[in-house]
Amino acid sequence: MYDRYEPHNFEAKWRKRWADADLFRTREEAGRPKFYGLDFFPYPSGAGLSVGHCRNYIPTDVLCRMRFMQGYNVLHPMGFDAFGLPAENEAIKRQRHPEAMVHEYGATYKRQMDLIGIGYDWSRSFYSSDPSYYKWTQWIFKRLFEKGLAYRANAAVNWCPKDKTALANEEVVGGLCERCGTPVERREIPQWFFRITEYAQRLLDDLDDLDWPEGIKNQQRNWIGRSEGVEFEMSVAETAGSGRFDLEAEQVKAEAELRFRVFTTRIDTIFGMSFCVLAPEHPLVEQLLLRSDEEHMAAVTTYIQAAKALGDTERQAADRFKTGVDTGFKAINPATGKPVPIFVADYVLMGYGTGAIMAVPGHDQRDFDFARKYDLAILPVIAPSVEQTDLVIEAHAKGNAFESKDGVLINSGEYTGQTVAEAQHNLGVWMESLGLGERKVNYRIRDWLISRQRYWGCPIPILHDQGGSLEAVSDDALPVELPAVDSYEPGDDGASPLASIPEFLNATNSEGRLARRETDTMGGFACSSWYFLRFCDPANYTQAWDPAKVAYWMPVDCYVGGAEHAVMHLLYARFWTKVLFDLGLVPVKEPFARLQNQGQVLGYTPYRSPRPGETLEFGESGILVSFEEAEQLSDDELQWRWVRMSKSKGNVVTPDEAVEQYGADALRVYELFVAPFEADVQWSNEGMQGAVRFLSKVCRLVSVFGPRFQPQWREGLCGEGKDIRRWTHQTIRKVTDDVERFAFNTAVSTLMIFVNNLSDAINRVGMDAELSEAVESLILLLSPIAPHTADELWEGLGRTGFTYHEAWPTADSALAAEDEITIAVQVNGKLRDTITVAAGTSDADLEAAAMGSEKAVFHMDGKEIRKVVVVPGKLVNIVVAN
RNA sequence: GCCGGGGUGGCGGAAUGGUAGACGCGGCGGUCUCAAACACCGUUGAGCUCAAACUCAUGAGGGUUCGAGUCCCUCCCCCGGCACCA
Repeated sequence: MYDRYEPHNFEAKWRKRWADADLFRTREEAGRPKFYGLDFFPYPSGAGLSVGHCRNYIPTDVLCRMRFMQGYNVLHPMGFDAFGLPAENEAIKRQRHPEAMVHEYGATYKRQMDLIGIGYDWSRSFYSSDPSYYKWTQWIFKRLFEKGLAYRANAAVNWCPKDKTALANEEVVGGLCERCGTPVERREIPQWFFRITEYAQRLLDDLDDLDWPEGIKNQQRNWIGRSEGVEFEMSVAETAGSGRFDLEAEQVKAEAELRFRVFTTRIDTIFGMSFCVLAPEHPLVEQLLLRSDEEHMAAVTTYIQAAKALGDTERQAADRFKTGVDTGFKAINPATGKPVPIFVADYVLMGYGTGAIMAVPGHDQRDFDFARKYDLAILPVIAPSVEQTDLVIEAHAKGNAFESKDGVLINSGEYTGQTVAEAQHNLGVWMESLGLGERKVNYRIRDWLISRQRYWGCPIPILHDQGGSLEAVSDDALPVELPAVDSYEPGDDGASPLASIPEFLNATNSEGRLARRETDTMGGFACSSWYFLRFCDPANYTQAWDPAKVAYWMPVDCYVGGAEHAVMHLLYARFWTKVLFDLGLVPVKEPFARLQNQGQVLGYTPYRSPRPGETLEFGESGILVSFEEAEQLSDDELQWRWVRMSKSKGNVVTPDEAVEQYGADALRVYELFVAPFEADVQWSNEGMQGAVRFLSKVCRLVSVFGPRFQPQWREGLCGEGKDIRRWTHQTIRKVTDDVERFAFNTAVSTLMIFVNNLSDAINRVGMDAELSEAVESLILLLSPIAPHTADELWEGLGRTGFTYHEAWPTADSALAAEDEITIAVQVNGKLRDTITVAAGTSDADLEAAAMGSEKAVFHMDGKEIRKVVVVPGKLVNIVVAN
């Protein structure tokens, strides 16, 4: 047996034995509880894994291994998210076919995951680009299509000119392509969408019951962006501005043909409306232009053209000065019956609400800014109280709208004096009773744009006939396979490369007539929206899954991955699951019962300040330099920073290097121990050395004690050695709890304390049976964390088989209980002494013992005792007069 | 601006309202060694220039409490997300 941790001598041996024994094959035995542990579906990049990725896989593995030892049937699968832009872009760069490439990269991932001892059931693995998988992605697409949840529409979409494809809203960050940082453009192309908006409320409501990090739930809530308000109709009074209409007469004709609807969350401020605004794309604008005089027509036309010429990023920059143009028309404020001017301005977005607003400059900052610029009336209608209007005036004088939701209405006719809440309710009712409008809920979330004008994705199983109507490919003709081609580079014309492949393009529809295949493919997020279902039944050739198997395994009990997918994958997968639930295809409304986000591993990375003439990359605050270059630079030029490990930064430590230098178990221990699971950590060789030291201590302890080890220790227990048994059972309890709550750092630290205590104890006491129990428990508790070492030591003690097959130790609370406790003695809340008493000492005896403390007596200084607080098992606080 | 999450030794971090700083890294002293590295043992919040005792200490300031890192209020700073969404 090794008295030091010598990973090169045994780790590879154990990995081979595990593989030979098919140790991690999913068990589905009746009568056992199930546990489904899952890591985010990785795209296998050519760079391979870094130790940063391991931060995801190791903790899940620890939990899954413990669950198995606790007697669960455990499903712990892994596969590859192979379709999509990252794979295709890399393949183009390397002039390779993506399929061969992703399989090669996937094999590297698998090798590295095996290298660090992750216990995946590889028999269930698949690539999302396998026809046997994407057949069912298409099958689910069809179900959505049949339900009207997948539809094709012409829309102005986010187009990335570098990736040459349309992107979902979720993939655009600050107007830039989330993947490559290129500013996106607006393009009008017919696209496929999933109607996720129809599920907005349920996606919002069901968040409440999920055991997910609050931050992620919040991001989803923000993204869904529910707001309650009133949508109502405004009619246009064709105005004197044109000289062709008589305002008074038109006002009488309130049923004027031209109407538009506005949405507001602040119906209580309607008496303060002093103008309204249409988005430049609003359909009414055209109608108005038809009736406009030349002067206004020219101004509005010019403005709209300018607005369209602006990129989305520029147009939506929040700090931009507001611009707009008066149409010359007026609309009637339904609350006051008075006309207000209609403007066109690009700060109003066509995509939200109705694309038109009532503007209340007194109480909305955007409207306020606009009103000041165009010299429009600013009417105060909300104030802290009817009498107290100076705060509003003051705010306006300082250039701020008074946006408070507290307070009451002023200058608002019969509603004056009502609180904001009252008026919102009453005005909503009033609108509804007159049929002018209704209370309504709006969501910020838009439908999910799923089509991509790229080759490497799951083909959309739709046929277009010559009349332009759409038909789904019949189920028995699935999958629609991607044609094997040599050249698949995207074009700039908004068409998929598949459109230029006649063998793919031309097909016949169900009536035998010529048809054209849909040539867009699905974005990768479609593939990852159901893979967790396929893992339940991955080799099923007749259906996407056996409902009984999905019913057994779902939901995922613990889902682990990075926080960056908060509003993409995690929202999409929830949506698909809900749709499948509604179709009766899965029995759960939510796919992931518990979610954990791991922190990143940061590498120490050299940067230097830009030299004259140099510009910084987007998002960088210095110029990245290589480690070689860094050595040449002076200290004041260099800035070292901790940044996320990535190949492009040159700061990656691979698991191969870490395992070679320190060992797989050391890597596992280090990553678990170095910080809380969700915190970012700074990679440190010293820290790795500490992990090695700990494992060496364990090896030494077991090897020194080995000759005294009693496999049948239960028979040798003599009732003595209570300390040892107490440590053992306290450790079992704490480690089990900590692993369950993802507190791996404290779980490891508990084991360290246990090892320190035992190492000391084996030299001091006999008690071999009690120590044998302790050492055996230690090895089993260590098994999920450092499985190679645990198995090696297990074998070294003469035991056979794998620790994975042993039962997880259970804590006996009677044995774990302390029989002596240290009690803190405080005087006026300050610690003055500690005393040791038997557990279960009565409050009165505790108090008496505390009073007997010399140090306490000294600090009481003979003063009057006002009160004595006794906390059983903890402390006694003596409160004396000052 | 809005919404989250945070601020504890030289560093990573522990602490169900009850002995702040567990555990580890680093440092210091020692053992081993010709020597170094490794390993092992001891020590390590600050102040009071041995110790004991005491005092101070969880971003700042108030408050609640017998007792606050933990709860409440005000403010500062850091990280993440959203952002002209009416």
